[in-house]
Amino acid sequence: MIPEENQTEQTDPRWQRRKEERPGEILKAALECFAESGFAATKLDEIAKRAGVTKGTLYLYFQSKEDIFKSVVREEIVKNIAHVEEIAADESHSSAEILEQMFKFWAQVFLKTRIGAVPKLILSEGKNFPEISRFYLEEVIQRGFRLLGGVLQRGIDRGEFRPLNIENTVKCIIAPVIFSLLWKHSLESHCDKKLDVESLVQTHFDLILNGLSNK
Amino acid sequence: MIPEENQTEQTDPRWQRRKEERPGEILKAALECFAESGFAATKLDEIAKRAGVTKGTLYLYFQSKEDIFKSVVREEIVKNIAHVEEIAADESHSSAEILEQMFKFWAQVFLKTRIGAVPKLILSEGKNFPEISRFYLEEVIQRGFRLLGGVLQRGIDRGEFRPLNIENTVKCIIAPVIFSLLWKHSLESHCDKKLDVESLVQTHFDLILNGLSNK
Amino acid sequence: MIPEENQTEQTDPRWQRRKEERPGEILKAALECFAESGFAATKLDEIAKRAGVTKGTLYLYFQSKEDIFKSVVREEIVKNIAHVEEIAADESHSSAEILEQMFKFWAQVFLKTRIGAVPKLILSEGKNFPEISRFYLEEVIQRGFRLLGGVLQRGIDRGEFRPLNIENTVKCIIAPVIFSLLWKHSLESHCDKKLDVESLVQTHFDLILNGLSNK
Amino acid sequence: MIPEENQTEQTDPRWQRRKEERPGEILKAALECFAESGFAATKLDEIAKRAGVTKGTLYLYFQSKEDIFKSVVREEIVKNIAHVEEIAADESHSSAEILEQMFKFWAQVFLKTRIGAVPKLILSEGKNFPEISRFYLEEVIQRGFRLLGGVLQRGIDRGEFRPLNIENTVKCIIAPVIFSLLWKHSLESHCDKKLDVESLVQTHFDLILNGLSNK
DNA sequence: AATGAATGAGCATTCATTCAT
DNA sequence: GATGAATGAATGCTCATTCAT
Repeated sequence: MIPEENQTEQTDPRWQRRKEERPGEILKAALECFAESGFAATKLDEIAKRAGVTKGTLYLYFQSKEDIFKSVVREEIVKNIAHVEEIAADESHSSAEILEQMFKFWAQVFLKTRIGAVPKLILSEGKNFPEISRFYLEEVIQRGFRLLGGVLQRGIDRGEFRPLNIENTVKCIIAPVIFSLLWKHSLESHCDKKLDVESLVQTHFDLILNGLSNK
Repeated sequence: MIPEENQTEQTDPRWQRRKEERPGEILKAALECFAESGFAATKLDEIAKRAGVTKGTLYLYFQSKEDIFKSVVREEIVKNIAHVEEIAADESHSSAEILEQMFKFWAQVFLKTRIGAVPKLILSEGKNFPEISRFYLEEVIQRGFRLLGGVLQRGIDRGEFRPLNIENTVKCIIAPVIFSLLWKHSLESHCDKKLDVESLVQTHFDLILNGLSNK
Repeated sequence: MIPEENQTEQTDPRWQRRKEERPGEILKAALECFAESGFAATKLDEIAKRAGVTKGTLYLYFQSKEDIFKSVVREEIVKNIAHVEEIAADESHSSAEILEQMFKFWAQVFLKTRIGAVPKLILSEGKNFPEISRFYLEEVIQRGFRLLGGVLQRGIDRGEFRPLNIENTVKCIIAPVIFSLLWKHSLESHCDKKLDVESLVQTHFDLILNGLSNK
Repeated sequence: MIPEENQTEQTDPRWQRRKEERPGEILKAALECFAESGFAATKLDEIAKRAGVTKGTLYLYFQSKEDIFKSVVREEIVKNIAHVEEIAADESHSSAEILEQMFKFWAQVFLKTRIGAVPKLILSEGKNFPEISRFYLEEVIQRGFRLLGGVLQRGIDRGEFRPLNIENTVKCIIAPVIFSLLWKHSLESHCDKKLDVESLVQTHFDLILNGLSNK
C-alpha cells in the first residue's frame, strides 16, 4: 500500500536459503497440495491444515504463496541434483551394467520419494513460472542428459554399443521413466491396475539393449 | 484427415452434446488458455478476449468454466479416438512397417495439431477432474494400448518380434511420443534448441527394433 | 501472481483521467469515509455501502484502494485549483476590498463544499502519499500563496498597506481559514458551540487590517 | 522546563495511570510512529523496533494498540496542560508584552518538543477517538483559549487594545501557531524551503498589533 | 521481565456468474 | 444473440494479540 517495494529478490546465488530452520512440514504439505491440485487451485488453508499449523504461520516462513511454491520446487530440485550427481560414473563395469544401475536407481528415486511430483509441477505450471522451468531444465534435465549421454558415448567408444544419435537416444531411454512417474502421479488413481515399475524398467532395459527384432 | 464436426451423435452417454451450434472459436481459445496456464489460472476474460467475444457470450454456449474445460477436452478426445481408430490394422504389411507408420502418424497428429495439449491437461488437471481422467484413460489410452499391443502380438505370433511382455513394451514404445509432446508444450519455450521430433522418432524406431547392442 | 506488472502508471500529465464516466457517487462516498476515518481505517465495504454499490463494483472504476484515495484527492484538488484561479485579480477595487472578497469567497468554498476535507487528508495522510502532498503543495498551496502575495504586494506598492514580510504575512492571513476548516472537520462535532465562520472571518479581516492596538 | 514524569497522580479520573513504571521509550517511539503514519497505518512491530524491544513487551505495559495511542496522547496532553498553566498571568507587564511572551513561548514549546505532534493526531484521528478529542478540547484548547482571552480582555479593559470580539480574536491569534505546527509535521518535508517560525511569529505579532493598513 | 512463534479475525482483491439492456 | 456492468463468494495476506518458554 505504502510504496516500500524494494525487496532485493533472489539476486545472488539463484536459489539461496532464507532461513536456517525451515519447517519441513509445511514444504511437505505444500508439495502434496501443489502436486494434487496445481498452483492456482491449491489453497493456503489446505496447506496449513495438512502441515498442522494455521494460515498465518505460513507467512512466518514464506513471503507469499508463490514463495512457498518456489521453495518447494527448489528444495526438491536440490535433492534431485544431489541424486543425479551421486550416480558417479563407475569405470569398473560395462556400460550396459552402468546403464542398468542408473535405471534402477532412478526408478527408485523418482517413484519411492516425493521428488516425483516435481516433474509434474514443472510440466503443469512451467508456463506460469518461467524461471523455475529454466532452472530445472538447466540444473536437472540437461545435467541428467549429459550424464546419460556420457555413458552412451563411452559404450560406443568401447564398442559395446553401436553408433547412435546420442541426443535422441538419451531421450528415448529416459522417456519411460518420465512416463512411469507421470502415470503414478496422475492417472494411476483412476486405473484399477497398478503400474509395476520394476517390471517395466526391466522390460525397457532389455528392449533398448536388444531391440524387438527376433534375430 | 482430421474429422471436424461431423460425428452423428454422442457416442457415449456420459458426453452428450448440449447445443447444435458450438462456436469453435471459443473452444480453440479455451484450449490454448488451459494448455498454457492450467484450469484454475485461466481467466474467462482471457478466453473471451482470444475468442473475440465478451465474457457474457461464453455463457450462451456453456454453463460454466468447468463446462468449457470439459467440452474442450471432450471435443479433442473425440477427435483423438477417431484418429486412433483410423489406424486400421493393415494386414498387408510387416509388423515393423505397421509400427513405423503408426509412429509417424502419431507424431504428426500429436505434434502438428492442437490435440497435443490434451495429454498435458489430463496430467495437470486430472486430479481435479476425475471423470475426464477416467474417460480419457478408457477411451484413448487403453484403446491405443490395445491397438499397439495387437500389432506387437501379431509380430510375435508371426515370428517377426521376439517374445516380450507386451503390456510393458507398449508403454516403452509410446513413452518417447508422450515425452516429445510434453516437451513441446512445456519446456521447449525455455530451451534454445528445438526438439526435432521426426529425428527422435526415427532414432526411437531404430532403437526399439534393433537395440543398443553392437551385435 | 504471474509476472505481468508492466502498467505504465500515471506517466504523462501528472494526473490524467482514467475514464470518461466516473461514478461520482463512489468518489463522494470515498471522500466522506477517508475524511472521517483516514485512509487505513476506511473499509472498502463502507465506501461501497455509502455509494450504494457492492465492493466488486469499485474495482470496475478504480484499480485499488489507493487509487480511489488518489482519485478523490485529485478530483477535489482540480476543483480547488479552478476555484483559486477563478479569483481573478480585480484591478478596479482597492487591495483591501479584493482581500476581503478573497476571504469571503474562500470561506464559502472551503466550508460549504466537500473540498474542505482535502486539506485534512493531506495533513493526515501526507506522509503516506508523498506525491499527493507534493502535488497539492505546488498546485494549490503555493499557487494560492502567490495569488495572495500578489495582492499584498500591490497594496504595498500603492501605499495602501505598510511594508511587511509578504511571505509571512500571507501565512498569517490564510491561517484562520485553515484553522476554521480543520476545526469544522475534526473538533466541532465534539463541541457544543458551532464555529461561526462568517463572524470569524469578519473579525479576522478587521484585525489584520487595523491591528489590535487602540490608536 | 518541560516536566517529565513527576506528576503526582491522575488529575482527571478519566485518565488514570495504569502502572507505576512506564517505559518512556515506548511512548516516544509510539508518538513518532503515530505522528508519521496515523493510528491505523502504524504497526506495533514498528513501534517495538524503534523502542528497541519486541512486540510482546508492549503488552507488558499497555493493554492494546489503542491503549498505547491514548497513553501517548494523554501523556503529551498532560505536559501540554502544564505548559499552558505555567504561563502565569504576569500583572507587571503590558498586555502586549505578555502576549508576545506567550507567543514566543508557545512557538518554542510546540515546535521544539514532540508535543507538536499531538494536535496533528487529534485532527487526524479525532473521529476515531472521540473521548480523546473531547478531553483535548476541554483541557487544552478551551483552557488555552480562556487564558488568551483573559489577556485580551485585560488589554481591552486597560485601554491597551481596542474592543474586539474576544472569542474570534483568540482564534485568529492562535491560528498561525497551529498552522506552523501542522506545516512542520506534514508538508515541510515535501518543500525545499523550511518555515522560519521565529520570523513568522514576529511578523504575526506585528500584524495583529498594528494591522496591515498604512496609517 | 522479556521474548518471538503462533494465532485467527479482518480486509483488499479477484473472478466466475448473472441479468437488464 | 450479444453485451458488459454489477455482483458476491472465495481467498491471499496482514497484523494485533496471546502464551509457552
